Amino acid sequence: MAKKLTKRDTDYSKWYNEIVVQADLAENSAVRGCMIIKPYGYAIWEKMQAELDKMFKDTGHENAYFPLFVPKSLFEAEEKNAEGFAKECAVVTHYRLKNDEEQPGKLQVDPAAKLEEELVVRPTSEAVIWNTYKNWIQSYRDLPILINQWANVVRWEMRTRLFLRTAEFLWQEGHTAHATKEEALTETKLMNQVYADFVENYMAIPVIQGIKSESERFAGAEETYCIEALMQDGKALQAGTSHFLGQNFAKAFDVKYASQDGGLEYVWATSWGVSTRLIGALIMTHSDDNGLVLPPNLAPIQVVIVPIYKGVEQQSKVAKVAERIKTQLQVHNIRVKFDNRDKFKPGFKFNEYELKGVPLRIAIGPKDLEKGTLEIARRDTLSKTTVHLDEAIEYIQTQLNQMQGDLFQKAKSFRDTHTTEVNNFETFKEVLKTKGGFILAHWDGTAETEEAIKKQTKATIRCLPLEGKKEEGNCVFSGNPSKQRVLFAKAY
RNA sequence: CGGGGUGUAGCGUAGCCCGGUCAUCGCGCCUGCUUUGGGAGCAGGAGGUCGCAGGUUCGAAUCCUGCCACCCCGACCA
Repeated sequence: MAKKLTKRDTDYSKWYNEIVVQADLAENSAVRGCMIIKPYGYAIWEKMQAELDKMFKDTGHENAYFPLFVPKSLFEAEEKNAEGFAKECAVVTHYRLKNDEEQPGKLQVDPAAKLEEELVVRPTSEAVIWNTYKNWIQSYRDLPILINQWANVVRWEMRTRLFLRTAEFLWQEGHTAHATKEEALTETKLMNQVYADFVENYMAIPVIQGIKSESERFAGAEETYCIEALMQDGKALQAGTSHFLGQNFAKAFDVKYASQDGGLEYVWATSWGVSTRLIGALIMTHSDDNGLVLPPNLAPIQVVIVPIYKGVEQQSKVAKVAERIKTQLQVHNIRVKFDNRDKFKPGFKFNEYELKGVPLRIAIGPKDLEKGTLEIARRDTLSKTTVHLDEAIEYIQTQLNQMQGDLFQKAKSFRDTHTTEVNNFETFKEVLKTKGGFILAHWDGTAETEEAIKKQTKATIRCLPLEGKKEEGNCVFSGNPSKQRVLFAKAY
């Protein structure tokens, strides 16, 4: 069946792809650059959605839905935003097909059905939403508007990669409107914090919160907050962003409100999003050569029970015990699957669930029936323990909790040992080449220096970390004064 | 859009240089028996316009021309 996975003797991207495919998460679609998310992969997304959605609601947000198509005139209203996305837009120009007279049975675009105005398939929804907010906002009493949308967007990228950069992807985008700058800024930071909490607590991926440099900033934003994670191959991945949009969109779409003191003011805006890319982050952070490793908090199946038996009679005896454990676990809100398929041998199932990253595996066989025990194996450590039936539930609960924490700690210590403080450009290049990972170095704050470093090393400024000692120093490239170290890395 | 590469069964591949029992092998799939505590074994079986279209030739997966698709490296980007 599946080929052996190894990230050592083959390149990392191949290893990554094999995990995606073999763990049954997704595959490439016949549509260029698009992805088919398979049931198991989608179940992970649903779990992420559910947890995020809860966090959004807890912070006062509501869900809504806006159109997929953006008339070109709306799209171009906020110039910087339009310019930033212009090169990667899918555009609808016609609304009808007709029979091709020269090739029977084939269709062609009907030239007579050309749209008066082209429709851009949303690469992001600021334009449509702000065009709507214009009608929703008149008074300070209408504010704030705190809305989130779960949707798909299209960005016609040159090169695509399952989960990390697909032409179409699923995401959530929050779009809020506020009366004051302070309130909008607070919202921007709050949502970045929500993302950091989610990614660390549920996905067990440590992140660094920070602010983007001007060149990496979202098109149309005044400030972009982000969370940055480090993958096992030493490359960085932007895991989520939260933008303070200032009054840019309010001005572009003429969204004003009557303030309490009778004035007419432009509204302040934020937007923030995370996407199915997070699944890519999950794979690249925790997986090993046996496949995916899922943190218990997100795993669609937390515990799988594999029966071992000879013959029908033994099978039914084992199944009886297995069913009882399954029910007990369910009572304790543990997501459990009993795999009683007779078509596959236990060894095959062991490997299959390892590939899928199921956190705990219970094996029950005749030996266990005699002794009243279970064999419990942990996916992350691949260790096996024999546990008595009456201690099993408690043991499983403990192990699930512990595994969640262990995965985070493991990823964090990897991240920490792959974060290097660097003080001159020679070392900078050397570290990038040999060790990779995050580099903390001084930067003079200019776009020219940033660009020059990128040209020479392919490393970009991932962010200006929010938490970090504000030590002064000299730019690693130009030698000019710098107020704080910034985070560099090669990125996805 | 520049540079390089590849298209052979569901997937991964051999054969191509040097045309002629070459359509090879592995995985997967189907049937039967034996198996079941780490990806089962044996036996049998199904499955192919060799990317597409021309051309050269008695004869093309193989040589030539054109086209198409995909991959990698740049440019671009979440």
